[in-house]
Formats: sequence, structure tokens, C-alpha cells
Amino acid sequence: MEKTIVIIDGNSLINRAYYAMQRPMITKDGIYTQGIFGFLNMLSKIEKDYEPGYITVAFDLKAPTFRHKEYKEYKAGRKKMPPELVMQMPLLKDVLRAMNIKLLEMEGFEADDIIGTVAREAEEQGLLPLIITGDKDELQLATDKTKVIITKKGISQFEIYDRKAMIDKYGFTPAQFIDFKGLMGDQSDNIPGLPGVGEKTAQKLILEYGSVEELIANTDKITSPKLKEKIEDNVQLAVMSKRLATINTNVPIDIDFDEFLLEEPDYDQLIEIYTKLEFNSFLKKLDKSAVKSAAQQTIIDTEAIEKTVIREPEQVHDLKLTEQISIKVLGDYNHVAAPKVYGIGILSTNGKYFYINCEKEETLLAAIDLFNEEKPCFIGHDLKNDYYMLMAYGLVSCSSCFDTAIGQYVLESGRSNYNLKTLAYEYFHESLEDEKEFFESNSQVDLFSDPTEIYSTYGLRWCATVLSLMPVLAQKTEDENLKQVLYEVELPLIEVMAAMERDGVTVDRKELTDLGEVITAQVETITQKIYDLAGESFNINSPAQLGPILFEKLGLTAGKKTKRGYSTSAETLEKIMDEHEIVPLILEYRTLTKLNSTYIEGLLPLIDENNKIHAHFNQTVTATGRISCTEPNLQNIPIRQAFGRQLRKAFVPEDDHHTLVGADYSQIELRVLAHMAEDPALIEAFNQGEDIHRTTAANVLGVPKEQITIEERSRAKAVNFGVIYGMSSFGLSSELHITRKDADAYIKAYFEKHAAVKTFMDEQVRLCKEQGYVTTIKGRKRYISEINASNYMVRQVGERLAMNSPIQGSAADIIKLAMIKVFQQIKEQGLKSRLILQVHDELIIETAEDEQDIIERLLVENMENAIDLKARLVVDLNQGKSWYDLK
DNA sequence: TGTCGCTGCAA
DNA sequence: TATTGCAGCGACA
Repeated sequence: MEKTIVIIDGNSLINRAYYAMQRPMITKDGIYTQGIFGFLNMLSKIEKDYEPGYITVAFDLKAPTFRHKEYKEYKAGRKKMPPELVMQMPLLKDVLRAMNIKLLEMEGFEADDIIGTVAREAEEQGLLPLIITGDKDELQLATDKTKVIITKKGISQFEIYDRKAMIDKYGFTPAQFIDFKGLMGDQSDNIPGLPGVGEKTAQKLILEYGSVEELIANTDKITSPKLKEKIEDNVQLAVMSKRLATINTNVPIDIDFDEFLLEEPDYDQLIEIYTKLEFNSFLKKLDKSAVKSAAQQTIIDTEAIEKTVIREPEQVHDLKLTEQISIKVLGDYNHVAAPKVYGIGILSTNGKYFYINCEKEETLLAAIDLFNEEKPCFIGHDLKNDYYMLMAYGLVSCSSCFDTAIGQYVLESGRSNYNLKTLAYEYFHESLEDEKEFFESNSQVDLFSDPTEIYSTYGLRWCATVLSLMPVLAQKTEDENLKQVLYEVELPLIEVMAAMERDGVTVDRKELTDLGEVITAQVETITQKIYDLAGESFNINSPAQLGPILFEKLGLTAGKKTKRGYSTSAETLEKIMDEHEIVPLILEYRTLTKLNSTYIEGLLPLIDENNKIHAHFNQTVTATGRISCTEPNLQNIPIRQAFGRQLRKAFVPEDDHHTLVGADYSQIELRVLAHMAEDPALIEAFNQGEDIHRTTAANVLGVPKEQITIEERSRAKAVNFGVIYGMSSFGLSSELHITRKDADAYIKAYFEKHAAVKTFMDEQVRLCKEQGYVTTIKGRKRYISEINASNYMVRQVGERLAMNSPIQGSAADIIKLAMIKVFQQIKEQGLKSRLILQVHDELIIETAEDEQDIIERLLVENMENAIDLKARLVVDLNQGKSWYDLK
């Protein structure tokens, strides 16, 4: 049987792949990969579909080819490959070499010519050539045996041509395709062709005369005098164009078909490069045993571990724990009802595994007693979950030795997935089933069977993976100077977050529903008015419906456009407030429905039977180091508008014997900036207790502070914000509704008065470009791959991130340190009060009546002294019977 | 049902 | 064409 030989046009295919990908792919180290990724996908599809026996990839070299010698302008003016793609070329070649695929390239010739030569010789050897390219020129190589695949839209679709298919589609043979192109020319290769002859005329002439030569010999038969003249005047050009378009199938290259035989890849090399390129999906497809043996680390072998299942409380008391234990609590919890614990898996550092079956609550309580007495240091993955469940049953001692999710987070705060399964694969090339998969593949149909075995085994696999990961991550964090942020900030914070979640926030259900009713009534009235004014009823929430009504039916002035149509954002509508009375009504409708759906309807189902909301505080979400909050997000409860602020009346202490005490940092980010930039004017202003925005205005405008108007102060405030965000004149101008020129002038004036700030910002950008990341006060890192992008806009984004992240991230470090101290002291002093919320620069403690003074002092002391800054930290205190009163 | 774009809330 | 988030809704595959 004849064997297929796949011959790939490397440059063409990676180009297609690069532009076909919807979004850029980029690794943590800033390597762009989407071209390689698309190329490999295409390659794997071809290998699957055609099962070739031979394969090779041809590349162009930079050196000029014989075509350049013939025609200097050949390929002149062609758009250059973007650097993001250029940097992928050598990497692609590395991958292909690791796959043991022979690469072909030759000075003086293009990939086309090599491909043509290989195809011709392959046919002579009795092989079936299959050419893969995105370049239609190569259609001329099609024969009865040689097929040419042209990629279409993206890389997943393609068309396949042999000689017959060519004739069917174009009406002429592959050889005539060259003549066709000789007449028509080719803009992308800068082949001139005949002036004034386009696709249609060229097609007609070829069908009539068969070739360029025949055409030239028979110009007398051409009826159109103009066309005849054109051809006769440009005979040389047509001949040269044809020659340029002709692929040379006689390149003097040594071809040894044995080298093209499909081979096993060099696994070590391939794995190394896939890992570098973060091609986890391709890694998974590789031969498993080969992948595992190539992993640098190995996972603890669970088969070799001694397993003990414990059911009785007495047995728990006899357990001997090591100082550090890897733990996995198996249970169910959703934050609305009390969590259920099925069992606890414990893997000691001496290699013994215990599974505590907690079917009997006494057994669970005994385990928690044991933890509280022995105070082991826990090692886990997402330890907060384990703590949360155990705290519900009385766990107090939660010292965290390591958390592999958080370890990875400090190494790489930008990623979206910290699943243990994912990390196990990345570090050990080991496939670990997640909980769902594991239980699906192991659970029996018999409902009465004891699930202990499954839980126990799952717990062991989890703990073993965690324990295997810990030393690897510990070493990496040490190598990257991340010990401080990990061990002093993030790990001690875990139990604080778990406790905040567990204690929850009490919500006055009635306050919420009452407000909801008021809103609903108002929404009804407004809706009716809007329908009347519009002359029809429609979905006001749908920009797609609202847009046409406002800007077509009512003829209001349309502002910005979005991808889908008219923008109906508040910003746009505010500009046309006076054009029609429907506009303010729509804005009001928006405000009210937002409050209702997000903050009333959204909140109510999350209240548990004790009137508490247990939000999820996430420690591994933000790229800067802040905490985030979900289900619900309690960090964006309205405050700015008086009406929305009412919602805060629903957030109350759990009973009459408690009050809420809130403490917020005053201008923490600007103080951090003052400190990091060592700006004398800012430091002085803060340490003198001045109103910073007023002082900024006075400095920049050169006017005494007393004379600064409200307006001037508010502008200075926007500028101060702008500085933190990595200000652009465009951003400032749109914020302040002033011209870019004025914004520019303001920024310039600001940086003249605060030269140290300017220096600091420039230095952050410079450092980031040099090392790829920026750091905070506690050494937290943020990698910013955009910083060296060739695209101006992307690079600008990178520069702003480089300026903002150290500030935002340091502020996050500081409040985290304060939270840890506050929490520890509440615990040490045995206080009844509880830290229940953190909102980036603010902490809220549900305070027992008789502890108010001590809590207030504790908050101020620990927050203001969390860290020593050149611009001192100042905390404002508030207290009240609801969150609303904390103002 | 899942995903994306738009919109809007907070620091 | 200013930083970090989360969520509801409508539209669409």
C-alpha cells in the first residue's frame, strides 16, 4: 500500500494559526504561544485523519532567494511578522525537533520550492504526498497523487485539492495556475503580472489560450485592441511574472526519506518544552508513563502507605499526631446551612494515614478536641475550607504550615485555576481525579454500601498530593523571595478568613424586604411612565431594545457605540438628561432595579436560619493581593448614593448586646505611595495631618491652601486617584470632563511638584521591563507579561499595571497584617467580639457591648502600626447599631 | 445550558 | 483610552 507523506509549509501554517486564534495565548513568563498552539493542533488533526508514514516541515530562511536575484522587488512591501509571532518560530522548531520531525530549510530557496521538490521525489518513490499550507500558490503542485490542503477560516477547516479537484474548482490545471498567476500577478508577493489584468481577465485568457507562452504567440487573435496592446507591450513582464510564480521542484537538497519516517518523540525534551509553553492539554495527550518518568518530582506512592480507619471517639484520643499533618476534611457545605463533616483524612509526615469517619458526631468532636490539644500545624490545599467546616464544630487551633493553593498563588497571582488536580498535573504530570470524578468512578450502585472506603481513599490521594507538592512549592517560594509574603501574611491569614466566613454577618431580613417593597412600588410607577413616554412597552433592561427606542424612535442624540449597538450607559444617558424626560426616568429605573435584583433579591436567599450571611472570602483571586468576596459580594454594598446606602441598615449585630465597630484607613494607597516614592511633600502633608487633596491642589496650582475651592479640591482628588491608577491624560480628561490638553497640563504640573512620584513610577516600569514583575512592601510579586508587548496599547496597559500594583498590593499587605494581629489578639484575650468583614481599607468587628473600648483601641493600635511607613497610617473609627451608622 | 457583552456597585 | 473586583440581565449559540 502506498504511504502518505505529509509535507508542511511551516511559515505559512504558523502564520495562519497565529491569526486564527481568537485571543492571545501567553505564558506566565511572557512567551506568546498561540501560533505554536494552533500549529500543533492542526498537526495532530492531520496525523489523526491521514495516518501518514512520513512527515516533514519546510521553513523559509531569511536569506534572499533566487527570486530576489531575478526581481529585486520580490516580496517587497510585505507586512512584517509581528514580533509576538517571530519569537514563536524558534520555539516551534524546538517542539518539532523534540517530536523527531525532520525540518527542511535551504538558503536561496523558499519553503514552497523545497516542498515542491520533496513532493516530486516522493511521488517518484511511490509515496502519496500531502502538502499542508495556507498559501494558494502551492496549488500548482497538485497532481493525481499529490494533494494540497489549504487551511481555510482558522485552522479547523480546510480544503483539499488534487489535480481533478483543481480543475473542477478553477477550470484549469495546476500547471495553468502558474500562468494564471503570471498574468494576474500577486500583491502579497509583489509579483507584477500584466498591468490592468485582474482575476477575471486572467482566468478568461488562460481558459482561451492555455498558457502565457501560447497567449504571447497568439496575440493577433485577441479582439480587444487595448488588451492586445497591453499584452504585446508587456511580454517580458508576463514571462518574468510566470517565472517568479513557478515553484522550483528541483532544489538541490539531499533528501533521505528515512529521515521523514514518523517516530516516537523525545519525551524528555517534549515535556520540558510543553511545560515551558504551558501546553497542559498536549502534555495530557502524551504517553502517560513516559510523562511521569520525566517529571522532575514524584508524588508520594499512596499504595505504600499504611491506612487506618477510625470510627470511635476513644480511638481518636489514642491517635499520635506528628507536629505537621496534611489534612483533608470531607464534607458538605454551602454557607447557608451548617456544614456536614463525613470524615477527616490525615496524612502524617511519618507516612501514616488515618481516616476519621465522622458519622458519629462524638468522633468528630473528639478529633477536634485532639486538634485543639495537640495543636498540629496543618498542611492542606484550600485549608480555609477545612477550617471552615471544623470551626463549626469547635476547632480553635488552626496554625497553618502550608497551603499549596496559596503557595502557588504567591508564585503566580495572575492565574485563574489553583485546583489541586491542575497543580498535580503541572508538577508531577500525574492525573488526579477531582472530587466529582473520583466519586463517580468509585461509587457503587448499592446505596447501602459503606462509602467510607471511597472517602478514605480520596482523602489519602489528596493529602499525599499536597504533601508531595509542599516541598516543591516551599523551595520555589524561597527561590523567588516570597517567603515573607507567604509565611508572614498569607498563611496566618487563612484562619482569619475562615473565621470571618464562619461567624458571618447578621442581616435584618425585614429591613431588607421592606426596602424591597418600597423599591418595587417605585419601579412599577416608573416603568409605566417610561412605557407611556415611549409609546410602547419593552424591556428597559435590554440595551438592545432601549437603544433603538431612545435614539431612533425618540430621536435623541446617540453617544458612544458598543459592539452590539448604541451605548445606553449612565455616562451616555447623563449627557442627554435634558433632551427628553424619559432619560432621567430610565436612570432612576436602572438604579432601583439594580438595588432590587442585586442587593435585595440577590441577598435574601443567602441568609441562613440564624439570619446570617456567610460570604466567601477568596484569598487567591486578585492579581494584586487583595481579598475578594462572593456569594454575596459584601465588598460592594452601596454607600455613595443616599438611597442605596439605606441597604446598610439591614446589616446589623447579631443581638442587642453587640454593636458594630468599623475602622478604615485614611488614604492608605496615597500614604503607601508617599512612602514607596519617598516624596517629601506627600510625606510632610500626611504627617502634618493635612487634607491631602486640598494640599495637592494648593501645591499644583501654586495657591495657598485656604484659597482652594471645592471644585479645585475635587479635581486634585481625581488627580490623586489617577496617580495611583497609572494616570493617562485621556483617563483624567474623561473623569473630569476637561480637554486632554488641560488634563495633560495638570498631570505635568503634578509631576513637577512631586518629582519623586514621577521617578518612582518610571522606576516601577523600568524594573518591570527588566525582571518581568513588580513587588510590594512585603515582597509580593505580580508578573506583568504585557510590559514588553510590541502593541502600544497592550504595553501601555502593562505600564499602568506596573505603576498601580505595588501600591494596591502593598495596601493589601498592610491590612492583611492588621487583620492577623487583630484576630490573634481577640483570640489571645478571649474576647467575645468577632472580626466579620474586610472591605479593602476597612475592618468591621461585631463588638460585644462590654468590649467596645478595648476593641476600638485594638483596631486603631494594630491597624496604624501594622507596618512602619514614612507617611504614618491613620485610622478612622466608627460605631453603630447597623452598618449604615458607620459613617 | 453555558458564555459573552453590557451595565453598575464597591475600594 | 485610569486600578482591583462580583453579579444580574439579555442575547445568542
